[in-house]
Amino acid sequence: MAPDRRRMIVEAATKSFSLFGYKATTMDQVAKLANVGKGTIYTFFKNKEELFEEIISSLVKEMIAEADSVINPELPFTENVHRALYRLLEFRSRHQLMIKLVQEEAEMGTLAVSEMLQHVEDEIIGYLKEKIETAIAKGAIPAVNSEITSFLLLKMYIALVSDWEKNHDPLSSEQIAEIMKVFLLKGLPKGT
Amino acid sequence: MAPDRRRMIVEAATKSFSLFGYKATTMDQVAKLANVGKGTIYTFFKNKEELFEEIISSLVKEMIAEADSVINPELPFTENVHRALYRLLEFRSRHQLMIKLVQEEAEMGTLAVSEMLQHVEDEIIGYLKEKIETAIAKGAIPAVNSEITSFLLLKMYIALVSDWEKNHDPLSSEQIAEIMKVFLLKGLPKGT
DNA sequence: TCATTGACTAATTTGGTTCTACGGTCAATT
DNA sequence: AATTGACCGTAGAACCAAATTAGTCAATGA
Repeated sequence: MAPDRRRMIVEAATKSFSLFGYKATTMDQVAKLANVGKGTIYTFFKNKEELFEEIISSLVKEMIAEADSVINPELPFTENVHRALYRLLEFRSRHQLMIKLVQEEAEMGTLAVSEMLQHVEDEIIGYLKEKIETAIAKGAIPAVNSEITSFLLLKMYIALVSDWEKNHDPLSSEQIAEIMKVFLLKGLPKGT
Repeated sequence: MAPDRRRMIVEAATKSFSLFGYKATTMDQVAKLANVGKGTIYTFFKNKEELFEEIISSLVKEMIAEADSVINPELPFTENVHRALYRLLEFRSRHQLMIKLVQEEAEMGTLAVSEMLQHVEDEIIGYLKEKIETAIAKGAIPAVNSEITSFLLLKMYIALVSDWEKNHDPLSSEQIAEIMKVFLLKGLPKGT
């Protein structure tokens, strides 16, 4: 016995956050689920928020791995952007913890949750930014401002994948790819 | 005397909504500001919300007129899109009533206010959609889905003008025009 | 000796109640 | 007929006691 207590705690907390959200998860609950005394949690984590941070950190790593897995260096840059972003947003909208956190932010506005989701967004933008800078260095795309461009790309995807659904039928992956191709690849004007 | 009571009421309500927001404006307050009995308001408007609707309706008309005023048929389509959208968002971000309503939605989530702002957004998208369809008919741009495209264009502008400011220094008009040009005009890939 | 524990505390949240002030009505007034 | 403001029912603000929670630390035992 004496299995890795730290791991037990993180697993229990992840399960509880996913099921009940951040606020509704109590430290007593986590301790019980993890089969440790409550004090033990505080030997590994300064407080509830730090425990949360560690879990989100893993989540981000998972997301980046997901995105990387669909990137294919032989494909054109814009195709990879689309694949990576689409995978990231799909992950976000299917992952139980993410669903719960987005929901909690919307209906309770928990501060710690808002901060974490902002952090996740920043990480995604950072990831994109890196890819864009590589593409610029390779001469694949013009020397745009990588920070603003990645920010805008993410916003465009969220608009198409999430915002659109609030008032319309969801768009298929193909439709989204089609729209993005117009903007990313060709620009609007015909001929010129 | 006996000046247009209806006009007095609308003016008083507009002033009060702009100053205090929708919820914090009471019908007693509007009546006092307009120098009429409260009952009089209800001879012109079914209820508070209908009074609000009339005011928002005028606001939208004002916005459309603003946008039209900067459109120049001799300029290329994308330039006009940029000018119109920029003017619309500038109007939105300078107009006292709009500022107050956006603020009220963010910090109090007043339902009637959310609905009105959604309505304003729909009107703007409708306006854009019309312009896009004309451009398609003229062969100036490819036959994209005008609904989705106008939706996405608006979201891109809001991202650059408003969302960006939440975590960064505001972008200048020139910077925004520059970014949009990349997406609207050329698309990202260099050479192809 | 030192990791682990859970009873404990201060702080926050909840749930139940009261009461204020609001939107809307309508009999009285002009 | 048009206008008014006193009046009504009620949504939600304000209040408070009770319950719950995050975090601590003296006691425990391996």
